[in-house]
Amino acid sequence: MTPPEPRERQLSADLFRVATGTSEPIYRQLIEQMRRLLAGGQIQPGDAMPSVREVATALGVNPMTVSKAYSMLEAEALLTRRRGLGMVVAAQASGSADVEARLELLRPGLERIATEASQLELEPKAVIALLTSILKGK
Amino acid sequence: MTPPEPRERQLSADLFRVATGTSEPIYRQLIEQMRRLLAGGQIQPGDAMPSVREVATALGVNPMTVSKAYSMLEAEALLTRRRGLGMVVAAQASGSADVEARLELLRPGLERIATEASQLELEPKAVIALLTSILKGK
Amino acid sequence: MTPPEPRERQLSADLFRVATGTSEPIYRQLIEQMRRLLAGGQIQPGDAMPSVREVATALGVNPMTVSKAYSMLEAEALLTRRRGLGMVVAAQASGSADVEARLELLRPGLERIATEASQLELEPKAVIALLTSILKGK
Amino acid sequence: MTPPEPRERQLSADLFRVATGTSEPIYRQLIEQMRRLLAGGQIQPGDAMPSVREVATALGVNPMTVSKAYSMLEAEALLTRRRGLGMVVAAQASGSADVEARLELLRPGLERIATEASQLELEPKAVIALLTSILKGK
DNA sequence: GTGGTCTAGACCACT
DNA sequence: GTGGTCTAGACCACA
Repeated sequence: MTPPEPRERQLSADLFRVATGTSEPIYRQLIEQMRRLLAGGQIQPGDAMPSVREVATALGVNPMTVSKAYSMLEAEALLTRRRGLGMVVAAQASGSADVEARLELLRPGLERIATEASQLELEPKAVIALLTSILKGK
Repeated sequence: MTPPEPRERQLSADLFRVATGTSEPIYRQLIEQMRRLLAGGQIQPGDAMPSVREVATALGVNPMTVSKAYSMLEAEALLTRRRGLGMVVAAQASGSADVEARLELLRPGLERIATEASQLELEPKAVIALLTSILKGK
Repeated sequence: MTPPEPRERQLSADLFRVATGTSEPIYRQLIEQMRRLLAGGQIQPGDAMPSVREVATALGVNPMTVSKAYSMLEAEALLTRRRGLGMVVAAQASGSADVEARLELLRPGLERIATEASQLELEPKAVIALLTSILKGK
Repeated sequence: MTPPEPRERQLSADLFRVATGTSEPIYRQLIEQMRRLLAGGQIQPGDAMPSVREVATALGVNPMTVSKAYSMLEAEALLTRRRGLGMVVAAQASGSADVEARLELLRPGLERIATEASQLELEPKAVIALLTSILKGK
């Protein structure tokens, strides 16, 4: 159903979202998103990352914060720096994972939800109904 | 349906759990848990809170960290300090909220899950199945 | 009557004084001073607060003590945190109040004085004379 | 104008007032009040103090707190313990001081008021007017 | 450089 | 026993 794509693709800054007001550091939010987009296959080895400046202005964030995220991803060998050309998703970056592996990445968040729901004395049924409506609304 | 309880109840430190490895500050985790337990009705106005030292040792955390959480809850008027005797859940603390209000407290977390699921290219069906199994397993 | 000032003003740590030997906690003294300086108009919304470390060394106090005051003022929405840049007086911070409102802030202290004067069997005239001389001497 | 009084007088618990909600310890408030009442001559050597229990219930305070104040006053030799009969104001307790000495006891509080007034940018005239009205209203 | 969080340990006020 | 305050010092996130 999806058309074949050229080997080198320019990624857009719109891929990333940050939640300000959370205590979770922005640079870590970016790193986690990168990992998920890679696991989900929306980012492929060889893709060109949007520039630091582009992401920074799109998110309203300091460029150094984005730069830090990129550097740490480079240290993990998920990104490769091409001098003067920007960052590229590394060829060795593990591509899309299978469904079970990706679901496992979601598990910690869901377990947290379950804990909160239990503290709120909420029925599983109600929680699932709300999640369903949110997932469908996307 | 629930049997009548003595007016003053001594709460246990087991009510609280902290997740190490998260960037969310411990004191804030405690505050959020208190709010949820109150909204869910598991903590009632008039209940005696476990002592700072008790919670600190139960969680393996510095007493000042727990004290900070208690202080901020006192500033919010959710807790009342009885000098020399410990903290009590404030009479004015809004007791258990209705289901809709409690579900709203869960919404931000679920929206985050939805975002992550979409980045992982996961089908709603799979996500809901996993949440269901986790909720049932509790 | 006052000359126009640059929009962002850097406040000095000299604004704050702490009284050692009082049982009133240092961090609370700082909070009360901030409120008065704001009500009196000596601090304006948009002003940049002196850094935690600066105030701490100026007062000979532990940085955490100053930080606690700043945090509580932030919780009250009197201060806004600019990550990595310091604290700013919040735009929503109610600026200078009118004379009657400011006098009301002084009333509790004056009532305490009146009680003490009555216990000391002092004539109003003598008390007022002393206060006058102190106020003029400033 | 005041009639001569019998040598031994039973003092009332109404002499004391405490401000809850202040950070100043209650026992210290009591001690300071005793000193002022003595300096002002409202309490005389030989007077019988109200019992700990009486003061405690009148002020809504824990008896041990009152007891602590009494003990410290005894340690200062301002009170004498008569076994089974309660506390008496010590004969050696320095009686009423002259006006200048009593005014000096009021000075620290007035200096604090002056500092606060200056931070509130209040005119001496306004502050004095408010104090006058409070003193007259007593 | 900025503020935030946490620890370990001390002392205080109050019951 | 209760909580509160303060210190000294460490590490983190952000600019």
